[in-house]
Amino acid sequence: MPKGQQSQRDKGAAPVRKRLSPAARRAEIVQAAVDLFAETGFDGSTREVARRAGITQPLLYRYFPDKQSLIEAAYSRVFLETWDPAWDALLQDRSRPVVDRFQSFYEAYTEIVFQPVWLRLWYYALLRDAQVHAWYREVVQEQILKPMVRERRAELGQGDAFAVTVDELDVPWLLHGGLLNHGLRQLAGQAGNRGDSPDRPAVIRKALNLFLQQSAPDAG
Amino acid sequence: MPKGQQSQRDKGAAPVRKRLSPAARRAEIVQAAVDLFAETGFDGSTREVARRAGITQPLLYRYFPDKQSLIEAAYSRVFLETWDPAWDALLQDRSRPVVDRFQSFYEAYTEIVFQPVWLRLWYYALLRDAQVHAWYREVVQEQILKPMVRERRAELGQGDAFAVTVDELDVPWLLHGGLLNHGLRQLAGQAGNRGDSPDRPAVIRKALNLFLQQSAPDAG
DNA sequence: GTCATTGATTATCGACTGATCAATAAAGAC
DNA sequence: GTCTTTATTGATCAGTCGATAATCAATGAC
Repeated sequence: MPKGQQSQRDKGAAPVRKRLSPAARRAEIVQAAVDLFAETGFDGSTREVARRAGITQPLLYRYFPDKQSLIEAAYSRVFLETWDPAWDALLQDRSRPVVDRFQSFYEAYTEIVFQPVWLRLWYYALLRDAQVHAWYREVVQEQILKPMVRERRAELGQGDAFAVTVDELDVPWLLHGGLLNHGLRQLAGQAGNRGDSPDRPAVIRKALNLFLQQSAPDAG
Repeated sequence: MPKGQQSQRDKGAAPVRKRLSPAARRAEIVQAAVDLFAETGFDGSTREVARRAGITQPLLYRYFPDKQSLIEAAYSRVFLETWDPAWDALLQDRSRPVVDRFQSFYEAYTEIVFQPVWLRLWYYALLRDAQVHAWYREVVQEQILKPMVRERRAELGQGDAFAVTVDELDVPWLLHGGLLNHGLRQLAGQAGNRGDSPDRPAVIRKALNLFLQQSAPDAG
């Protein structure tokens, strides 16, 4: 199969000009941007984004005024779509033990968040954009960690009305951060994987056990 | 003080050509590279490195064959000098309780590792260079986490001869990663700080307590 | 079929990048 | 003081970057 020859349906380069609806084209561009930025960071070139999206580079500027807008579109494409609204109900379903609920939650949560694209884009964003980090930190604290403390209180019959203190969040933050770091470690360990690992549920279980022990009435 | 005027000792630009020994000049260049790369990532330009080092850009290429060599010099300048040999003895000083030893160690360790330059360079390296990550992960595991498990075993009179299993490292890794993540969170929280925080020892204490509880004989 | 709309491309700009080379000048040897 | 060594600079190259303007052509309205 000599390189010079080119079949009619060569997958490498489709020279035909394909006209898409603005919404569809924009979605393809954003997806290409997400993939590239996750690999190379935000200094990935607009030309490479265009190449992956199968278009020419100037066309990007019909959909985004500048590169920064494209970066922000990649942000929201990944981070805003992270949270599944069903998780809120799951975390507060008091018919199940806290440990079961949060085991289910963290397995589902890490299935998304441990994907290389998510993790890498997250850390790139973190290093570059302090605002994104502050925003997502708030999400984790309000949606996951505070509910975890409250639900555990309720399970122990301590009442869940009074506010969660900063002090009570230290251990949850430690464990949540530890889990994130676990995902990162796996990511770099075996390049090209999907972010999965057989021992993920086991690590989550250990983290939750630490939290439960620490919050047990007879513990310090 | 008009901009056009320029005093004899203008700190902004010293036009005098100053001749340094190769070792001294190289050290200044590496320091400038470390600072810049920690701020902007490794796509920081060689011209900016030169500007911060107070030299012209071509001079860099007398000391480093290419930019990649400069990056690797920045790596070793920061990461190789992290470990204090005194820490090995500290961690194995069995005249003190394990919790005291590791409290002292982690306070000293995080004093270095939570500095913005270290943390940022670390995460940039991690995202770009899987080898560096693998290398340092090995350091943490062999120098910190395995000793932690062994010393705890000895303290409990369980014997420390047999090898530390992967399973036993899960909780130490969770807590170590949680601490690292804690440093990162503070870093982004208040830009421009030194990486310090008043509650750092308290968080370390909580992490160590979790480890001790988990390894206690009556715990699962 | 004809035409207007607009998605898409080609060509190109100025700024910046990593890197090279010849010319310059500071410091030590004598 | 003179000379040799070499640290340092100025000039410059080819390539790439983000972004703009003019041009082309696919699609739907009629």
